[in-house]
Amino acid sequence: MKQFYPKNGRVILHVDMNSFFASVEIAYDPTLKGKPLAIARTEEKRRGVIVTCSYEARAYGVKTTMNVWEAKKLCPHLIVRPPHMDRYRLASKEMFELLNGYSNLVEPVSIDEGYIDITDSHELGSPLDIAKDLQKSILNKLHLPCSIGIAPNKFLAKMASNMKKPLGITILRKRDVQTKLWPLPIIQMHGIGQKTAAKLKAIHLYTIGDIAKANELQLKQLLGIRGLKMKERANGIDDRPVDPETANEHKSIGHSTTLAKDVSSEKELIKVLNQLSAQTASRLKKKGYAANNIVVTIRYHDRKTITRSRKLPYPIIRTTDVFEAAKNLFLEHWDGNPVRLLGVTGQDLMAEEEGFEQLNLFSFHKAAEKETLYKTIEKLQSKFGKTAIQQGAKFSKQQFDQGKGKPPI
DNA sequence: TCTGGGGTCCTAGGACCC
DNA sequence: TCTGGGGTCCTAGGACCC
Repeated sequence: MKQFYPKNGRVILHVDMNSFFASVEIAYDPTLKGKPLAIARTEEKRRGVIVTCSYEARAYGVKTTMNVWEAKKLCPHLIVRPPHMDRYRLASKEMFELLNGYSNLVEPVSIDEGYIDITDSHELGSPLDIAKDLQKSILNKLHLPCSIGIAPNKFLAKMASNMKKPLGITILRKRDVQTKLWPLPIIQMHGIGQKTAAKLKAIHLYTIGDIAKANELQLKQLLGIRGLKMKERANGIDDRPVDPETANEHKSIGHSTTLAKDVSSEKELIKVLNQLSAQTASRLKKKGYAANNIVVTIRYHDRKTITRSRKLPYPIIRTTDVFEAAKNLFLEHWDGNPVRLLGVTGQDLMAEEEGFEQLNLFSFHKAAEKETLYKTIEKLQSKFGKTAIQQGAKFSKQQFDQGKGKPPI
């Protein structure tokens, strides 16, 4: 007889690629190995910032988001290469294929990190054996270094992978939390950034251990629900499952660009919006989504950033529709000041096919009188079902487009 | 002569409905 | 003549992550 046990003994790996973009470039061009290397866009007087850099560059104090000229001051012989996203996406794909060899439960978090639930992978060996094998396999087959955290949940695995870099493997057991996790400064806790750290310092909380023991009411007052989650995590508690599905689900898809210099010309900005709309529409299409909401981001010369969004009457996917919505939002809200960055994002996404059905039904709405239409639809739906109505709407759109005017129902 | 580009999640206020 | 409170949708912004 089959027995069910409570799922309290999970084993989760967190795999974190070390300075991923730089490592991929080194794998492509081994002469870069051992040298200070940074990835940044520097062409045509762009305001290039460091996206990633090798450990050799880090030794000089070079950091992510640092300006290129600043980095060169710290490390004059720094080698700067432009990013090659196609290479990184390919390497990422190969890396996740290797991960999938160890368990069906693989959850990509970003291009260069993911979780694996190996609770049921005993036949492959102990968790440590699996981690060693995986790390060696990624290094030998892809020439890429990674760090791995082994823990009973996602949070601890994430914290563990961060503890030894590069090429580290760290086990963080529940019983290690007090000695290994609690002494760390709060800023090292995943989910806590500069702002939250400052708030916590103001109430005299400095280490992860301080959060673990903090007063719940006070935490909730300061950070809301997040505060309570933080306390749980600091105590090593995290029930989130490793979910392979999240990889295919998008909440939003968009593109943005920082202009080579600040721009005040409406004509020029509209042109950029058009390009961004085309990029966004093309990726919506590729991923099979239609967007119900369009967001325009405007960053001004002084870095003040606003986002303006609009819910659309029907889901869109074509460049012209995305552009139309983006342009209108922009013209309504732009204050005329010089612009530094523009962005166009589709959100509130739905599957493309579903979107087209709604689109056709919408065209039908426009063609008919609204009040009677709703009554008619209700009646017809009860009689023929939903699908038939959608078929009818499609038919009516064709006719309407051909100038025949009246819908068939 | 500063601070990229891709995202996710949460909060909060106002409108509107019941 | 005054006006409760819950629920949902829409919009804007902030914080965080890699």
